[in-house]
Amino acid sequence: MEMAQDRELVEQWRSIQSAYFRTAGAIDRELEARFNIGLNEFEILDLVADNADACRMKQLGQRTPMTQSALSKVVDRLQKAGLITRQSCEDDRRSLFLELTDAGRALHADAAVAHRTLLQENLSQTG
Amino acid sequence: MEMAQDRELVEQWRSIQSAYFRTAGAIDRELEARFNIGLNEFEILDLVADNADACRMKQLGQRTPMTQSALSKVVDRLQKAGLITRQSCEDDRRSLFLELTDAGRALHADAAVAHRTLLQENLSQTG
DNA sequence: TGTCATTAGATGACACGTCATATAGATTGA
DNA sequence: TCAATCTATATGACGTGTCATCTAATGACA
Repeated sequence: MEMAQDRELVEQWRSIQSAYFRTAGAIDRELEARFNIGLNEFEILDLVADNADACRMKQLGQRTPMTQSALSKVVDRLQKAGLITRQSCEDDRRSLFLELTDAGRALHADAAVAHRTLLQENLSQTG
Repeated sequence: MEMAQDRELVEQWRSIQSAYFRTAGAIDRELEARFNIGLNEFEILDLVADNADACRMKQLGQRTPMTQSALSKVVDRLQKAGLITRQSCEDDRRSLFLELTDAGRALHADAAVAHRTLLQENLSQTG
């Protein structure tokens, strides 16, 4: 026994899901194909690029819905790909500062253009 | 060199992401804790329950953003959990009809209440 | 009827996220 | 200064999604 109100809720939810999957999927495929990084990797690059000055893992954690451990692994991959550096921080040696490498900065610049374009294409859609 | 327009896009995207993760996470945790099924499992139960008469995998595939192979595995789990049956279909023996078991119907009834409640709680938030 | 293409669904290898935990450094208080 | 606790990050086991591919059934056309 469903009420009309429930239907609406479920519709709203499906529409969010659909927008999310469509958009995330499109971006992910394109970034993967052209730059060989996934959406999560890009989002971290993007956040680090935004914070011109060095940026702690902890702070990043607060700006993405990613888990701390997911974040740690994403940064691992970015580092292995030579796009980012982890430098331990003097005043608290548990912390790490993240910084883009030149390659990271270059890739980010290009990827960001693709990212914004795909956001525009996908978020404006109705369904 | 970001334009204001881009910022807005990115903001809109973050807000969708955030709504999606918050809501999906909350539902998933609750369903897992109380009914021992995940969000995707529930969504399939929900779709099958909706289609009172028997329902092909193929059709389901068109109503969820899930991959065909993901769907196949979700249905596997639902079947192993005794919530759903797969019956092969006479006029096209490649097709399968899905139907809820009594247990499946019972669980769905309870889980749907929790699901709608959590949708309401989460989708109304600002972000 | 025989071949070729197509379609429904299943499956295995792999990548990634999550949870629980480990590790190492910081902080507090006696 | 020692012990207890807390905090920042890393890691391993595990579950689930994805892609590519497989199988079996169907359809189409000669």
